[in-house]
Amino acid sequence: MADSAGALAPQWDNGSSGGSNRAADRAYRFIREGILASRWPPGAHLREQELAELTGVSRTPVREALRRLSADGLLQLVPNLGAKVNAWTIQDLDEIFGLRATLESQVAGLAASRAEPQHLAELGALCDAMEAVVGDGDAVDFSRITPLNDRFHGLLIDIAGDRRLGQMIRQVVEMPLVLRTFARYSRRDLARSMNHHREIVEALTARDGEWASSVMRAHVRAGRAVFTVPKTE
Amino acid sequence: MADSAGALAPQWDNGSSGGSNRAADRAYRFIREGILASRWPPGAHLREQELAELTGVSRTPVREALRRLSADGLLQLVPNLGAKVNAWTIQDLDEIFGLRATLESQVAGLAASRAEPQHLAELGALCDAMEAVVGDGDAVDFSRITPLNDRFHGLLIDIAGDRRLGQMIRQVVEMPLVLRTFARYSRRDLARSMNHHREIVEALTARDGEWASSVMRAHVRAGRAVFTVPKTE
DNA sequence: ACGGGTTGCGTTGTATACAATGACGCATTA
DNA sequence: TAATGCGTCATTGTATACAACGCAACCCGT
Repeated sequence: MADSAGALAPQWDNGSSGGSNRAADRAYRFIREGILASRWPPGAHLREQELAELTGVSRTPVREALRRLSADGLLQLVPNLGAKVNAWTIQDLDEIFGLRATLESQVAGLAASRAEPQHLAELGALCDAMEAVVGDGDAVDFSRITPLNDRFHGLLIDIAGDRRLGQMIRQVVEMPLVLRTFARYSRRDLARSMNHHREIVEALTARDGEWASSVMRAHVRAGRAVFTVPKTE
Repeated sequence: MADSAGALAPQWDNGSSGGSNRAADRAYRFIREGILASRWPPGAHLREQELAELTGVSRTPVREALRRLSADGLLQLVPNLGAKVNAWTIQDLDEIFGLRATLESQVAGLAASRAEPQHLAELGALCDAMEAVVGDGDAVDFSRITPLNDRFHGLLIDIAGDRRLGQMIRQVVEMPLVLRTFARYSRRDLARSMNHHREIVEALTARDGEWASSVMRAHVRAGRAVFTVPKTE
């Protein structure tokens, strides 16, 4: 299901993207965080100078950050006009979750033929941990589930061993829309999500790629359903 | 099968990428062209200053161009060290064509349910044109086939109407590796490729998404086969 | 002869200054 | 009053100058 961020922050720190201490990376993370937190709502107009002052750097690294964010699809650059935070339509929703379904099910299928015992063990442990959080208190603590869920999906990508596939999934999953999916889950949705996870692990154990792939596809599309009330998010 | 560039230059001119007359865009196209033409071989080290002089612009737009090319996967940036043109391994080959197979077959499936008569007519005309070129002289004129082939695959993306899917396919298809696939085709390979195209059109006419999707998957994987002799390209 | 430290050079990273472009408001005119 | 042309302003695009970093060669001490 539409988990929060399919990307694992720790592994995210490859050369190409945002981990280092360069000013450009700090600006990148700062602006990105702001957009994801709706500090700048969709449609907002971002001025380079202002961002530079807010981040405490010069315009040059801000420019680089904006270019990267544009490539990520978080905002749009219009020549001589500036950066505009992207808004999301129903079509975007369909496209994003359609891509996720295609790519992540592909990953699940690959992982089925490449998973080793230690991987299965860690996946199982993650399921345990997530179920513990869900069954814990009254209100579900999303801040504790989300990292576990990210790790689950990220581990699947690692097992599949397809770097490009993983990179594309991260591109898709790190959309504000997707990131907020998890928070919309009801207790029932969460329970189903956990079941999906378990079933995927089982399919991997059976080395049944078709099975794993199918469950993953359902898992993602179930997340799409949370947005059936449009809300123009 | 692995056609040359799946991207259609004309439609390429959306805001985000390379079409305008800005210095940064000129630098982008110049460097990109150089890499694709093997003017800078894989592993080559690119210096910003040198590129700036060659392009006739300053370092600032060159920097932007390098960042974009890095996002495209054509080169890799190492902090404080510079840009290095990417080399390709067998794993890259498998990943790239695997992604193409997944994404383009998805497009074909979508297109089957959305194609209109005028689309089918244009696809048919493109098949006619390509077959005319192939059956023409002694040696096949790739410079005439390639644009037609690009248009064929690009039109399928348009018909499918999924912008993100199209964007991702272009990302994958515009790798130097893929761009040179076509030139490796034997006359037999080309004939099979034309048959695939025809069959796809037929499947679209029958509104059979599964059929179209399957043929496209075969079409792409047949292109992968051309590289079975590694050659470390 | 070999190892460690140091210095010098080249390259990228960042900041600032200048030019060009598009948008907005105002005045002018029919 | 509405439409249009012009001027000003804000903002991005580009160029240049300076700082920081990494690498390599060299020198010196052992």
